[in-house]
Amino acid sequence: MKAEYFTDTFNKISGEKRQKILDVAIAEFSERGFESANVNSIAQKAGISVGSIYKYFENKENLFLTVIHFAVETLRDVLKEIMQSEDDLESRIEKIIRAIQSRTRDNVQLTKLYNEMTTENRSSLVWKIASEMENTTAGLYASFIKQAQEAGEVKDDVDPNAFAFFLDNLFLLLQFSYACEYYKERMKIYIREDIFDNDDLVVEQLMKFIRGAFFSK
Amino acid sequence: MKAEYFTDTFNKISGEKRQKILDVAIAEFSERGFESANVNSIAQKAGISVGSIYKYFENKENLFLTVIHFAVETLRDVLKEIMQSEDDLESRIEKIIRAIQSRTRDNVQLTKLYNEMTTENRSSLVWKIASEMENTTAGLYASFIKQAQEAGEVKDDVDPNAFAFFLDNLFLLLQFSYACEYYKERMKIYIREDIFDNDDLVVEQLMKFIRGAFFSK
Amino acid sequence: MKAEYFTDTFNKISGEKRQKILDVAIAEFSERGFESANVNSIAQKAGISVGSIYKYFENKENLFLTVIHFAVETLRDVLKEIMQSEDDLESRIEKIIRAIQSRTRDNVQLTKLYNEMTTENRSSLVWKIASEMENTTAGLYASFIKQAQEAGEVKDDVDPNAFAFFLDNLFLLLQFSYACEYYKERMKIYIREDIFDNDDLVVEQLMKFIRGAFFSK
Amino acid sequence: MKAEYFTDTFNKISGEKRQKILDVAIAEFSERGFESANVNSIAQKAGISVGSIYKYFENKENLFLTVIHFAVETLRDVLKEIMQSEDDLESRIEKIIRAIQSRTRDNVQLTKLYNEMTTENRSSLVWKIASEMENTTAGLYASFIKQAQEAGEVKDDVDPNAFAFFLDNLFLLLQFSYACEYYKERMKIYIREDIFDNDDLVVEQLMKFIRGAFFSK
DNA sequence: AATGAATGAGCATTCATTCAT
DNA sequence: TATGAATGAATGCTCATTCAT
Repeated sequence: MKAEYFTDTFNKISGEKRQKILDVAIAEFSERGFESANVNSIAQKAGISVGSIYKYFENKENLFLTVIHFAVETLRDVLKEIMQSEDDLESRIEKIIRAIQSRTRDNVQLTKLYNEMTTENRSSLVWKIASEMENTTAGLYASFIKQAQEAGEVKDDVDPNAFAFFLDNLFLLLQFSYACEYYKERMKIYIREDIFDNDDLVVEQLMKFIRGAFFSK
Repeated sequence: MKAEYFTDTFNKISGEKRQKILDVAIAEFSERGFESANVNSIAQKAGISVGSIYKYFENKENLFLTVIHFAVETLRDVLKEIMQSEDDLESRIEKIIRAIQSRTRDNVQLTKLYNEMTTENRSSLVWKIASEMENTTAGLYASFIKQAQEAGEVKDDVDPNAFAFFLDNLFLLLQFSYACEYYKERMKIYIREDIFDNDDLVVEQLMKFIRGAFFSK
Repeated sequence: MKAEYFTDTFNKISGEKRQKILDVAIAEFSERGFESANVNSIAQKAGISVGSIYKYFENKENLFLTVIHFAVETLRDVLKEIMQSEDDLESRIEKIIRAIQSRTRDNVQLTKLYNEMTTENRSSLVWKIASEMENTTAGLYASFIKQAQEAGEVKDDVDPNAFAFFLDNLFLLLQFSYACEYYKERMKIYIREDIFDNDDLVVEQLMKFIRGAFFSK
Repeated sequence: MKAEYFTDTFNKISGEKRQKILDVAIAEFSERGFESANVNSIAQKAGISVGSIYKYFENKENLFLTVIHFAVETLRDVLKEIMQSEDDLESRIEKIIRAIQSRTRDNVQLTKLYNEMTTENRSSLVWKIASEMENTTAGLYASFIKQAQEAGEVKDDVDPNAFAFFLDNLFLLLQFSYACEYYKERMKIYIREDIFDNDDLVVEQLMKFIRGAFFSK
């Protein structure tokens, strides 16, 4: 972790303690949002003093940015793992969808945080942190699509960048739909009440949707 | 307007005054978020007293919900307008994309508000208001797809509900990408820096994407 | 009172309440200094809420500046009163010395505040308020000395401005010596332990000192 | 140095280190005042740990008192040096004035500290330290005046103690006027804007003032 | 109904001081 | 002895909400 939003002291404390602070802060920020999150409460729940929090982070905002930083790194790690497979585009896409289903359930708070951070306030600061991740995925998706194009799997008049964008939009909202209350309700309305017990249906239909988009003659 | 989140008094004041309050509140909530929005400041900018605000709305939350209510109604009106055309599915979709491009630019604040309201806090209350709209669009999209299916335009193994969901996911993120800073930056990264000067490119590619998804044999 | 450091609201409240706030604030600031003074405590002692304090004054500093403003005005009023007499320079000086003795005892806190405000921090802001008073007295003293010079009472090679400065220095430290603990102890050391029961001695000796300075052949 | 306000440990460290701590502390206290001065910051600037500061001084107040102690000793040394001359009273006074001009410019921080310490808070503790110095100067001035009186230079009805007091008042405010922002501005107002480039004028006029006070027939 | 002054709980942040290493 | 991380009480300030006029 580069020391951009936290002090050197934070780097020196035990990994266990550091993780505890991050976990507590993630929970607080994702449940209550930036403004409502209470620094004193985070300190207490993390079992440290407020003073220490302010030894580790210059202010509440930097604590938030550190949390975002960490969240983004975690999300990107998940992605990298998936992307390393040597499969073809279609298989890769299916893997990603299944990963979104399983991993989002393990990282509900991180995903809520991701939605939270797209909100207006502080978006410029947050963007600096997130842009790296978005850049990575954008590049990856586009290059995969280009490869498929060169292999004749995808039509020539497809703009790889635009299609990468649409693809990630589908993934992003799927993530939110597995984590954020609002989007969960929305998905139940759109598909059906018990959709969260039907992961295969989602995979099957979304694959069909994407397959058509990419591989129709 | 049903008096659910506001008092009868609010209904009785002049339409002009009512609109002024809503406009100011929309601006404040969309720019600063719920927590940071300042009730006293809204009152001042609207040219009324704080006391009056609290005569019209039981508390800040109800003011917010009223604003959401109004925003959702406006957004739904836009949608209805588009949906009333008698075109086929493909033409309808193109119209919607073009409407998102033009109307979102006129309603940046409402769209930001929409993103804001998907955030965790208060999401259950907010959902009550938004669910009606989401229900409407979900139903509309699904029924259009079913019609197309019956007409043989769309394959039989497509789940109209799931496809309606994916379709609206693409629309929703497109909306956000035309209004919210974070998503704007993201779109520029994914497609290209000057994408906001290239509406036709977006229409063309997104149509290609969706057409394939729906109409590939 | 010009509304420079306080809000219009402060001007509108009852004179009694306003005075109470000022009195309490003067006591707090003069006893504990700017940093140690507690705004919450001032509010409580004045029988109002913290919120009100911050409706009246933008921040602690402005409350302090208002208090200084008030203190300076009060001190200047005392001076003006003395200066209005039609006596000759010598009589005037004696009157001033006697006024310092009696009035300082009634305004111990204001005088302590005056000493406090000469301290480094905030001195530039404070100076804006105090400079008017210092200007007034400087001008008055100098013009009196000039008159006396023209009347042949004071030698020609005397610089009225410099002499006004030395004269006021003597007065200022006399004031502090009647109000501030440190200077009180110092005066007891220099003259004698029971000097504060011997006002006439001070008048007599200081008059002798000044008379010689001004009126020696 | 007597170990009154600092521990034995402070005495044992190298003179260089001790001086560094004192220098840094003087700068901090004179620039920011007692309350605003930051112990952690002093430690850091002095290149030692906070822990050490608290090994050397029981608390912030004792550090302050040690600094005052040191400042007072330095100021007294300056005075003693001046007083050792064998000149007559008038020459001595001129020497003092010139010394105030030159030495105050070299010791601006100590002089500011002197003004700071006359402030109410802690004045009783501070007085214990300063009283020795004030006693010394008071005694010296008074004895010189008595000598002059016995030599017939000064009139019999002059109270040497009172005159010593007035004399030192003139000197003290002159010191402050060469070091403290507030008093510097005040002097510019009273005499003239460029007075700090006119040391001779000050000497000449103040000598005239004092000479008259003491030596008028 | 409308006003806007008043309220006070709540929170971010600071910093003198302690103590384990 | 020296270190510097840790502590937590203290305080300036905000803002949703109330209520007398």
